[in-house]
Amino acid sequence: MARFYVTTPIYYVNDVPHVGSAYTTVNADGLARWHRLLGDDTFFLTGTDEHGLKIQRAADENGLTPQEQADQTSERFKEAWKLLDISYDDFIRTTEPRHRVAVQQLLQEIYDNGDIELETYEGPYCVSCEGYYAESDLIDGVLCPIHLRPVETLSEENYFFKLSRYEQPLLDWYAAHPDFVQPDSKRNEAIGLIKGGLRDISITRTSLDWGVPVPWADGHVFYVWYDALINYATAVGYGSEPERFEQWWPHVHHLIGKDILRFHCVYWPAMLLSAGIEPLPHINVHGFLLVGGEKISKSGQKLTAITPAELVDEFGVDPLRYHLLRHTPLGADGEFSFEAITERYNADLANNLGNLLSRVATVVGSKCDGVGPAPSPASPLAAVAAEVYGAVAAAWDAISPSDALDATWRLIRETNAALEAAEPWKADPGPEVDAVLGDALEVLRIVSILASPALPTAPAEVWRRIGLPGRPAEQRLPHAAEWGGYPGRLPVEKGPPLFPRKK
RNA sequence: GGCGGCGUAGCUCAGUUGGUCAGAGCACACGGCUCAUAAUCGUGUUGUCGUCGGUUCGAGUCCGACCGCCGCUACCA
Repeated sequence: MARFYVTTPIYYVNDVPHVGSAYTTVNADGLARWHRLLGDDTFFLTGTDEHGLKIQRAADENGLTPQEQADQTSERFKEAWKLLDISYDDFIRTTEPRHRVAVQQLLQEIYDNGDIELETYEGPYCVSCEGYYAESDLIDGVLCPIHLRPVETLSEENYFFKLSRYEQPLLDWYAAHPDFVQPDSKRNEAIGLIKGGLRDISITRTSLDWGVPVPWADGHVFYVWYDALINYATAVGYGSEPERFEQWWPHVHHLIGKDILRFHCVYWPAMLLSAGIEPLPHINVHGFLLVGGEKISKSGQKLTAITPAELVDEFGVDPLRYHLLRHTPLGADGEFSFEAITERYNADLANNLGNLLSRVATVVGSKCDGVGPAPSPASPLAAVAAEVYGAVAAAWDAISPSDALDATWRLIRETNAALEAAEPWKADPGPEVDAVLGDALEVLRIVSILASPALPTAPAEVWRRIGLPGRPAEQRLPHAAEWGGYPGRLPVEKGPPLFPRKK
């Protein structure tokens, strides 16, 4: 059986969910749902990243323990994903014991291979921040950029990962695996980073204890990023269930935003190579959603601080998900706006899909006594449906949800045109009217399945209204997309508009 | 500064290895229809494919320069 393992980044719990994290997560969810339709054994992972100085500091400010701080914010992510109907199979938290075990084992592996060495780190340190700065970040070369107080030079013994040894191995892997990092523009960026030269990286800290302890050295904890990356391995059994890990790891796909490209496309693969874990994951890098050209942020003004919950209130879960998947192709940055989501909603959901259901249900009511007829095997729409299925499958395979939805809506448009040509509402009841209405019902059946990865709710309602038992998400492709699946002689219910027009 | 990315119709974007590549959807205009959520169907307008050169029989599609925008340069998708 085919397997598919998809991950989102684990979100850092110093922030609450915003539209950007929703964007990544909804895309991952769409992919997971698509693969479940294919009947693949699918594993969808998301979670939260909970170690590090920022968390410890936030906890101190709030009078909480770091764990309590992490518990609270982690819960916010779970709530957000519930609201968005995110069908994750596992929600990992880096403070869980299973993760500690995996981190210690993986990094011990690297240590044993000789790729981790103790070195002295020396640099400008701000006591108030309890952290080091790069010389270039200092104000006037001597002041902490946050506290505007003089920094002092401190040195600390840290363990370093010998990343510099992996320049060539990484370049070799990139050369041998053209689809390692997608899209190509991001792949080139990653290769550029590597060719620019890799420095060894500090992976432990002694100045704080909110982290995974280094097994071979008391007083050291792993630096948050190197513990975080390992979550993808932890969740499928690294360190605890070797056979499970072997099964899933070859099928892993990471979805990430461009801000963490360096970590995922350079550091993480190098760590895996060092630990002897192959193959390397597939990585798909997407851009940012911008509001008015600006990056979304929780601290921005009202527009950029828009939350997923507000959008769900305004548009509903399905329309928000549809817009996120359809509007901004994975890869480059995209613009997010109320105008755009409203346009999408009206044009695609209300006018095309929703209205198709309405008009078909009405005519079935008047010409067929409300009993849906079967489609005709020779319908011209059968060929369109077959073509569309091919395009949809290819698009999901290429991790292009927007193309998959675009193709699906082509079928809806063709069906509206076919109805227009046949004008069943003018004709007398009979085989010809039955055929064209049956075809339209068949399209609604197929579209319900093909749209279900994006829309978790509405397609099930379409399915029910055209009299089908079960749910679209329970169907199995490609068989379920073959023309002729609508059996006919089923009660068709009109019901209220599926997506009432906005404004 | 270094490295990298982007610039195609009003908007969001497609455009494999150079030769119906000047496109799709939305928006807009006109016409049709009235089953349908003022929905739908048909037709159509807009672009010197950032600029200037070059390679070529032929270039959004390759090369160079330039202009504009942006990203990364060690911890926010």
